[in-house]
Amino acid sequence: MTLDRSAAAPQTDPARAERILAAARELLLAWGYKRVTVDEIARRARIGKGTVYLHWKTKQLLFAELLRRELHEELGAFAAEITDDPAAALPGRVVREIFLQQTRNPVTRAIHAGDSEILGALAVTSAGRPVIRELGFHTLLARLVEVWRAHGLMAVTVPAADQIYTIDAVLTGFITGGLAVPGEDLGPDRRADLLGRTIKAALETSATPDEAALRAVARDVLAALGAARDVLVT
Amino acid sequence: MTLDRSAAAPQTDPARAERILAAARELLLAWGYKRVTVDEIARRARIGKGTVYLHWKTKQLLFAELLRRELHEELGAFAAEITDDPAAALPGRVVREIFLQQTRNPVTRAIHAGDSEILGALAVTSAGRPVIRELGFHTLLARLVEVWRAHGLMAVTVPAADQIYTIDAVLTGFITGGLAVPGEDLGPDRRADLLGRTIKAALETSATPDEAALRAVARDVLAALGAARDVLVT
DNA sequence: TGGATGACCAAATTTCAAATCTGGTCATCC
DNA sequence: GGATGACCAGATTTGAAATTTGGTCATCCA
Repeated sequence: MTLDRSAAAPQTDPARAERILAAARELLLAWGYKRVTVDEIARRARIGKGTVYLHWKTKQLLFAELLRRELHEELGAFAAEITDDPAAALPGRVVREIFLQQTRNPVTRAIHAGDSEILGALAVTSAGRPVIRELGFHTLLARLVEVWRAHGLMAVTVPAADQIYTIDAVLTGFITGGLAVPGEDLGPDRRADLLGRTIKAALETSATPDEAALRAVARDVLAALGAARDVLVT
Repeated sequence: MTLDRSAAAPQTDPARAERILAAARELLLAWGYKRVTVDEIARRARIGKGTVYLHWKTKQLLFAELLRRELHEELGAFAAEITDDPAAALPGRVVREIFLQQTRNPVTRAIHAGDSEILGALAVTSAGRPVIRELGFHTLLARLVEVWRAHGLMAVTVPAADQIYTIDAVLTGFITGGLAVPGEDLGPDRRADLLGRTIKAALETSATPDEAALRAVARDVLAALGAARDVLVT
């Protein structure tokens, strides 16, 4: 029994899908979700409007894939970093990195910040799949906490839910930017450092893992990241 | 040279001002800032609309005073608690308390959350005085950090600005509520505890102050609170 | 005579329907 | 049989009229 792709999705040129996504991305960054029209996307991709709908059932699903890819890429870069330096798998470092990436990438920034302008696409299940942000991010966070607890990096004497909530709240606070201190304005890197230190101090146990333990943690964190990435694959 | 009150503000019955404020408060909580009309306030206070303007120059200033009083009262309650238990002057406890009070009081909750619906009044200087939230809260926070650093409760090896920012960001995150964990929903008290622990772990030094030192801290924290309260007096 | 009042006004806000736009479809074309 | 764009219904925007509301002040008593 061969895989009958044409039944679900008729013959569609993958390269063309890329062109459409690229056009959508440009417009998204330039105008925000609401202002981008399918017409404009098609025009910029030099195809007919109807053709867009040969690739995606709705505008939302098109953008959902775009965002999914963006996250997928981010997670990949992050995984590479951990592979390179296992210490990056420690709680403080991970949260620090999430913050930095989400601060730098305008698309994912929109996701985390809940910018409904761009976010429209995400609040909805994509073809039966769970909402990206909610299930994706929280599942990942929950798994990471599980890993850290299993490796003795976080206290198991307190509920995991407390730790998850704390990370979530603190991360949100730093992303939201605090209430902006009147005087000086701390840069993203400085804020990222403060965030990392805060998470480390608040949640990491005093145990200092040796080289081998660190590698084991990195392995499990990478597995969690991998699982999260897989969810994001179309 | 006698104090000529009638020059600045003509004869006005203080008790009547209270009636007006009470009416305004009721309506504010019931309808939110925007929906409350001066007409309605006057009606509920059983006076003519013009009379309201004998007490306050604008609607905003009326509400500014209302909010100022609310904060004043809160700070007072907080000071009482510290007087009763000096340990309440420690960073974790203080932030915990700020969170709890702002969570419980609907009026001040609107202030911190930046609910522009109710907040309209606050974004503006009141009769030349600085904006309540911005200057008031941040000045207080800065002073508290100063006190804590002076007493060795916080590291002086890092910039105070970093500590202030961290407190601000973390507090904001917990108030914003984190991104609401899908499953269970932690109650306000539990969240307050987590917040307190986070601040304590992230910012308090390991030094455990003895009874005397604690009282000294409490004294200075009370002074800071007192100064903040004074700013709020009309 | 000076504090209290509410009719009054300009400016802001809301209404609401017409005009426009846009996501999605499908008959037609190549 | 894939690609297209005219087409449609529903959503959104527009704009002007209608209404509301913050603030004033001539008038009114106590």
